[in-house]
Amino acid sequence: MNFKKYDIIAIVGPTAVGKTKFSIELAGQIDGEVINGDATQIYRKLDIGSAKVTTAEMNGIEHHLIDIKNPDEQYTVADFQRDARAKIAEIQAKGKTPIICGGSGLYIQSVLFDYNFDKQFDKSSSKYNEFDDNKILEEYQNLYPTNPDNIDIHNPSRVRNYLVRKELGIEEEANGKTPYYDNFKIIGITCERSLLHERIGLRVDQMIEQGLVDEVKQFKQEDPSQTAIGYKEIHQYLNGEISLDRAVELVKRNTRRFAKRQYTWFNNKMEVTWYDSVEDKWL
RNA sequence: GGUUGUGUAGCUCAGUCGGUAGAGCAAUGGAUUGAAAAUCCAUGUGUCGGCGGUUCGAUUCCGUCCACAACCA
Repeated sequence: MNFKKYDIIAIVGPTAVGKTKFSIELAGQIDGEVINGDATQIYRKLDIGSAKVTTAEMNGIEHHLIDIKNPDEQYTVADFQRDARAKIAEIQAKGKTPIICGGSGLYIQSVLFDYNFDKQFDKSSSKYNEFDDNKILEEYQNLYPTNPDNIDIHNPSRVRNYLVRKELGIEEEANGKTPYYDNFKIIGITCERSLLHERIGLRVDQMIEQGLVDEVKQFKQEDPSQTAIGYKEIHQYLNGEISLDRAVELVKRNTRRFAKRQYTWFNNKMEVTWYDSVEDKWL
């Protein structure tokens, strides 16, 4: 497979499948630089729980959009789209190939396709900020009883965004299917589901051995970064709500469920060329 | 070797006084446009241990075999 002919390459796949390793090997072969496409690795200090690449693993390959935010800061798809597109231009200007590698489907999609976030969208100043989930759903029912835009009326997070968009007068939405760049390739790394589950279990055990609990202790549960898998469960343990064993079990389960959702996204929303991390020789 | 008990979904188990079965957990499919590792929707996946017998009909009753457990020798 000749990967050199593409202007941009994206490497996607479920968590724990081995994307990092492949991205670094590929970067070495085609003179590329890696852009992180993982929502959690954006944050500084979330090292163990986010399975962040270490400097040693990078093997001299330049990495971008890692450790660019503090754990108590907000970061969104819109920020990522802007930052990643800027990095793509920067890397290409050097005559190198950008390789976006990560598991956050929406993030990567928003960079490569025509999602538009160009209007001012500041949720923090919204009047709906004070509404809890139940109230936000009720409010929607009252304002739009016929559900004209057919949004998921059970999903507080989406209903909230819809209402805020209406409040701020942001109406138009691109379809998200038109490519933003001309010549890119999305490759997916996969493996048999049962093997992936095994790897996830092992990796979570390793995280605990490496000191995940101590890592989590330095963060506040309310920090925006702490909704991530591996963090929210350990906070519950530190609060005395559940045992450590239970927390570990939940991290594993939630990671498995996450991997399933990742497959749903990559299979149905992106045109991915898949490689089996065990069977296929792809380089 | 003998006695007793157990064998039902991936796991732990319930149940059918005979009409081919259901809970919890796990799992699977889907959605996804500013918290996305978030949030939300949907779904029971099964030779009821094997083989025979009785019966219109057996996962259920009977026989036998197998596996596991405990106890007795």
